[in-house]
Amino acid sequence: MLSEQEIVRRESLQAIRDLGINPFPAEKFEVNFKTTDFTTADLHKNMEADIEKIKGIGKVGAAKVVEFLAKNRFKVDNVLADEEFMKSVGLTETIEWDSGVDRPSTTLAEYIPTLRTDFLGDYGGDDGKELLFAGRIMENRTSFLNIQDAYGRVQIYLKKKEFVIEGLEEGAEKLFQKQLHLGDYLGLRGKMFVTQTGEVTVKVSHLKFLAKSLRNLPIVKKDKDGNVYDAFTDPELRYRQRYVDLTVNPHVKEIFLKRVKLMNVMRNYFNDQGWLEVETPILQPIHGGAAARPFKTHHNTLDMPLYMRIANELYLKRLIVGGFDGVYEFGKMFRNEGMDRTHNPEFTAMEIYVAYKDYIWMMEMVETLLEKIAQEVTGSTTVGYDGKEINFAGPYLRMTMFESIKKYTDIDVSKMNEEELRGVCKQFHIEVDNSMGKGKLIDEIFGEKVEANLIQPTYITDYPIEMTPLAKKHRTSEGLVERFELFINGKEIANAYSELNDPIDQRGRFEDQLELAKRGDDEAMVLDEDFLRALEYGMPPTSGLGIGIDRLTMMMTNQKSIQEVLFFPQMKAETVVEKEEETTE
RNA sequence: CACCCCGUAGCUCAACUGGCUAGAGUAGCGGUCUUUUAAACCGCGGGUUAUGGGUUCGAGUCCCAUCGGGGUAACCA
Repeated sequence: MLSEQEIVRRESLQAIRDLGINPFPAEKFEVNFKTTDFTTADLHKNMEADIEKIKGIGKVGAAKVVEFLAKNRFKVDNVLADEEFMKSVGLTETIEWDSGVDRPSTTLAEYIPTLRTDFLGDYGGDDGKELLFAGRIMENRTSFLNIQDAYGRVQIYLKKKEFVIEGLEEGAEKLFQKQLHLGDYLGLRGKMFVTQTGEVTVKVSHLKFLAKSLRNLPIVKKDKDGNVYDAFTDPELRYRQRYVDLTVNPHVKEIFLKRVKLMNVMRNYFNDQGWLEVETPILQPIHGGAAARPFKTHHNTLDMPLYMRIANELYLKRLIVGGFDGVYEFGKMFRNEGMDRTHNPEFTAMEIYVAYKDYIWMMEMVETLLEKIAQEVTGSTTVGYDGKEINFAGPYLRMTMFESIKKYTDIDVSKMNEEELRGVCKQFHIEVDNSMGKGKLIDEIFGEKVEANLIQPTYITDYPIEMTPLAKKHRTSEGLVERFELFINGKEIANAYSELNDPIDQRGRFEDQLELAKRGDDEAMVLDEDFLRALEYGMPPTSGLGIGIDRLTMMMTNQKSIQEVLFFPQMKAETVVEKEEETTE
């Protein structure tokens, strides 16, 4: 069933056709202007700058003129009518221009009416630039329409009988204009001017209809005090119809632009170092490289099971074996786990491996990188998140895992055996089961007692060997590996190792994992013979790092839900309303 | 899977303790008018209250089930 408004749109579509206009033309529409090329804000800026140049009324007077005009929304008539104001700032005096400024001698009072056009620069006046641009109607006040393109909005003015509608016979303008609806796409040609109220506006000389919208966009309105009306906020609708969300909520688009920027900053930085962006398999016969439950699928021709990757680590290391000294990949990972505000079944990780480096070098690299990202994405190295100020300028605090537990629980677990660790867990009411080994128990204590305290960027280093089968044994501390995780606001953001490149040690670690699997750990790692073969040929000492791009984006855009930084977060299937069967006559 | 909250017009929201024909604004339609601006003014349409049952003289409101969303918890990054 179509709603009343949908029927109106379809009738309008037909009406446009009846007027001889194709509502979905095939040919391109050439554009030479973006709505952000010149804005009302630019007008204000130019105005202030130019008035500063005016001599004779002095700086105080100039400031007053600007203030007055702004307060009157650039209604110059108001200024001229206010005699008291005119006198107070000396508006009747002749203006003496700076030597560099080419203007006729005049009084400010005579000059002010020309200001609005003047401040448009190349865009102003009858000989101003002819603008070609396209977008969709977001507000419609009959002769004033707001047009939105990919960058922003600009107001257009359709003055009766002063513009041509492509393909339309003369005299039918009014009929046509009635068929314009919110969301319709228009191609426009015109010149810029400034209205009495100080709005930068394009006076249209030529209009071409580009596409019809058959559904009603939920237009969000804002008054001059910034109050928002009819905000499109229902999360379900926003995520399911992201195209609508992006159209009517500019702040949403902003998040995704920042996400792209963040990834590009990383990409550029890595490329500058000569590291190589690569792609590795998403469908894997063995789901290695991390501890998580996979999605399983099946290949028909090969008649074999395949898994969606839970990590790409083992493939990237194979490439280091192959002789590249730096490889990185931005890739989707798939984990068959729960969903909440920080977890989506598919998520994006950036993994990088650099030969001849260690995890200490990697900490320094990450500090440099994150500081750069914060600066370029948010404009500052301090970023507000969840009401806190996160400082991304390095160096970051470093603590070993044992030190951090000692700090927040006053218990030294470094020398404890499995039984003693279980005792500590019991003391803190942490649930444990038999499948948990020493490493997992320590991780539980850490997760329960330490994590939440790590607000500012903090490296936790040197993890127990049992929970990290792919990292190299610590150079000095027995029973630990060279690993760090970066925590920000109590959440893990990055994970890195000095990579294990001793194939015999690696085989042993995999076997320990099999042991854990036997005890019931369904996330223990699987042994990958081909990966071991690669290590046996020889892998150089290497440091590797993984960063959760979604979570980092959340940090940089102050979002509390992962769904806000994914274009299309995973959702349950939308219930399809069964169409009523047509009654046969 | 467990617990809590929510689902009313295209959109944002009302509707008291279960009680009159489920109301506003916006969007839409018909006018007037416009260098206007969440334009304004006059008039008019628009609803199986998520879906299916039940209790009741009477259900948007109470009960049960289902679907969808949000939150907490668990898992995980």
